[in-house]
Amino acid sequence: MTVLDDLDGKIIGLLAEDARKPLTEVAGQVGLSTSAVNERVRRLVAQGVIRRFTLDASPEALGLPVLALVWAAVPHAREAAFRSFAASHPGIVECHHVTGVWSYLLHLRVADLAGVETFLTELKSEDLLERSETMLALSTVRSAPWVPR
Amino acid sequence: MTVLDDLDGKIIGLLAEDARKPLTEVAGQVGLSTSAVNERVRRLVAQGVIRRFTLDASPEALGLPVLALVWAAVPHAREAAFRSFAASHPGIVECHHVTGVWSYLLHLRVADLAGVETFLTELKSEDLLERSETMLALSTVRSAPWVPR
DNA sequence: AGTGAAACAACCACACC
DNA sequence: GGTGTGGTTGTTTCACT
Repeated sequence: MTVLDDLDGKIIGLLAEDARKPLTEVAGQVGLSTSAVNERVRRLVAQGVIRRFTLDASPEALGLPVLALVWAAVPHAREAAFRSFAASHPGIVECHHVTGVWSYLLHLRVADLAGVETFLTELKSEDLLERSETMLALSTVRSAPWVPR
Repeated sequence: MTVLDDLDGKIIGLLAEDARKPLTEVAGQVGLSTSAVNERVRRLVAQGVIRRFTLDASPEALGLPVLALVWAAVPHAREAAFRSFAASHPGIVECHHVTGVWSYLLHLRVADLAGVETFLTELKSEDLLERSETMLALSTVRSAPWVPR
């Protein structure tokens, strides 16, 4: 199956820093030929180790400065509907099914607090929400890349 | 300041899908010349709208299948130390300062449950944790890109 | 801001190790 | 798996609009 050596790790690290870095440069930095790097990258993508090359954008620059963390209790009968809603809603950046008293934790990116209210109203009106509790991110020490959609 | 039109949005969308897509292709899809796209991408990066080109890797493939969501109460006097710890710890994927009874929400990527315990023990031993509550992600409906480090 | 052309650089298939 | 080569493709600069 999937066997990764430390050269694969280095290549992933370099392309994580800059996915558009020429493979010739990557090759120089890891001590392989361009062809070998090209082949390894092809293999890593084919294996699903690298899912895709993407970008990290600034939510503030795109008008979505508010990050809300929403705990949600979802009616059992509506779980499937909730999941497909969460998968397709553009404001939902993350959605995890979690242990504990709440069923799901969502990360929601919106323009302002009115956006949070609109979102919760939308969820309730589709009967996808029994109860919820929302926290706001005041500041972020470390964040995952943000990909607009 | 930052003015973005819908062509910028399209370009960002296409490169978010595949950051290594040739700009010649992007140009064809948005109806501009390659040079114009090149110039817009340069501008978007310079403005910080695009922070970087990166990749989305599989945490499972890299041996980190467990995602723990950790609420943390941090001693006031240790906040600065906590923040620099969180910023540099490789397992901490996200760290947000939040409203509500807990100070911080962390996302932790680890190999197994023992990794969660080790992490909490490490935090406590450096006096960075007053109390905490950990939830495990059972499954993920939608996730942000994961960038190994 | 955008275009088109030309010079340059990177990619990748292939023959060989 | 790896290297090196060379034809093909992509990038980038620049004169012009």
